[in-house]
Amino acid sequence: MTDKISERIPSGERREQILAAASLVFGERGYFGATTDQIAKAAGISQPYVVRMFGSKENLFVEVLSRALDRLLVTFTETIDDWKADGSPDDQIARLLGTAYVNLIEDRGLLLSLMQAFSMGHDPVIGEKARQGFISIYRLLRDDAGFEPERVRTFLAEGMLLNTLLGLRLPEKYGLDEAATELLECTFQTKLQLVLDVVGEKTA
Amino acid sequence: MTDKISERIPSGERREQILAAASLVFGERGYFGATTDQIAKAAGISQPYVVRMFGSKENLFVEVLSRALDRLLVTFTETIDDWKADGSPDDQIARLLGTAYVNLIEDRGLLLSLMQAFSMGHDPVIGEKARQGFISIYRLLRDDAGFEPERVRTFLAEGMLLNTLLGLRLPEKYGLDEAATELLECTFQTKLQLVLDVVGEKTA
DNA sequence: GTCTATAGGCGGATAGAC
DNA sequence: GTCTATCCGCCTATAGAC
Repeated sequence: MTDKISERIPSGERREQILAAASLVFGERGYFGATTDQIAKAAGISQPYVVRMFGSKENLFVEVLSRALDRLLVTFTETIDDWKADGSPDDQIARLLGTAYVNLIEDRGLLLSLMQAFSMGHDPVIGEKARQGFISIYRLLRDDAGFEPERVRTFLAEGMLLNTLLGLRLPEKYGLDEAATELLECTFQTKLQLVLDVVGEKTA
Repeated sequence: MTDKISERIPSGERREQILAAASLVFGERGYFGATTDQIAKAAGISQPYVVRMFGSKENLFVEVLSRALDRLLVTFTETIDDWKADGSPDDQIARLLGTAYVNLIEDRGLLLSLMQAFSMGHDPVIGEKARQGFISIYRLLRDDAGFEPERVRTFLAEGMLLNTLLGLRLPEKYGLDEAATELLECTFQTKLQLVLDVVGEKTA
């Protein structure tokens, strides 16, 4: 297609391309299973350049995870601020946050990178980062959204179920199985159409 | 320590040893990141023997996943049967199943192998197997335990949150952080002591 | 039932050119 | 800012001995 030598691009921008590519590759193949070469190819550059820019594969993963957690915290914070500014009813915030969350994890790289991190508590570097991120989210919901601990728990639990259903790619099978369809409708509710639309676009 | 040549052991028993070792290695390093040599070392045998016995790494993972799903389905089925035989109150079954589940996922290999599979919906073989397993659990809870769809959803959601907290190894940090402690108490409730005991044993 | 040897390919990281 | 070449180690799977 194009020349072997990529266009010369500002390093900041290149960084973002690599991070986006890396989040999907790490997500789909796991931290240990992903290779810097697969990430390089997905970003359209050479393998040594990936390593050069981030120093090591581990640094790169930590950066991917940081970005994912940041996007989540920022999105929730903005949603809460809007809700407070609007003077919307108190009982709407959970719904608003839920919708914001589903929108966010439509980015499969982000979703899967988070899921990977949540299963890596045994890793000294990545596990610690993941724990801190999860606890930050807990605090945000309790202290800024004003949820009772019990309410935070059910909200987080629903989020983890959404993760699982999307990780399994169940929505792609919508309609093929009676039980799966029932579970999807019950879990996503009003957000289901959103999810099915995104699935449809990708297939088309 | 011992001889390089392992004791001659019946193949069925050896199979179980390999599967147990594999579930932990696959869980901690992911399907692509795990190596047959790491599994072999964990099982105390040679790498080619692992391949010889299961044919390929993929077959081995599928077998690990099958066993995990089976144990889960069998445990739930037994718990439901006992509850029906005992004539325990209707509202006790969720608690009984929850406790049975926590006991099961104290086996970190089982927990992490399941979590890995739930993030592999994009894999043609493993993804399909994982979806079917998840739907079987849904059906079991709805049809055999008699849960309303909505009740199944909240039960599964709680399960996914338990997975996440254990995947993150949060219980090991019990007491170190105010928010983490609150979340753990709220989520595990009566099961918390059980979890902390197991954590304690491993550290001791 | 279990091993050693080994083929043939892929892995991350570094050196150094342009 | 980006590449090519390359080191050295590790990976899965097969062959074949005991």
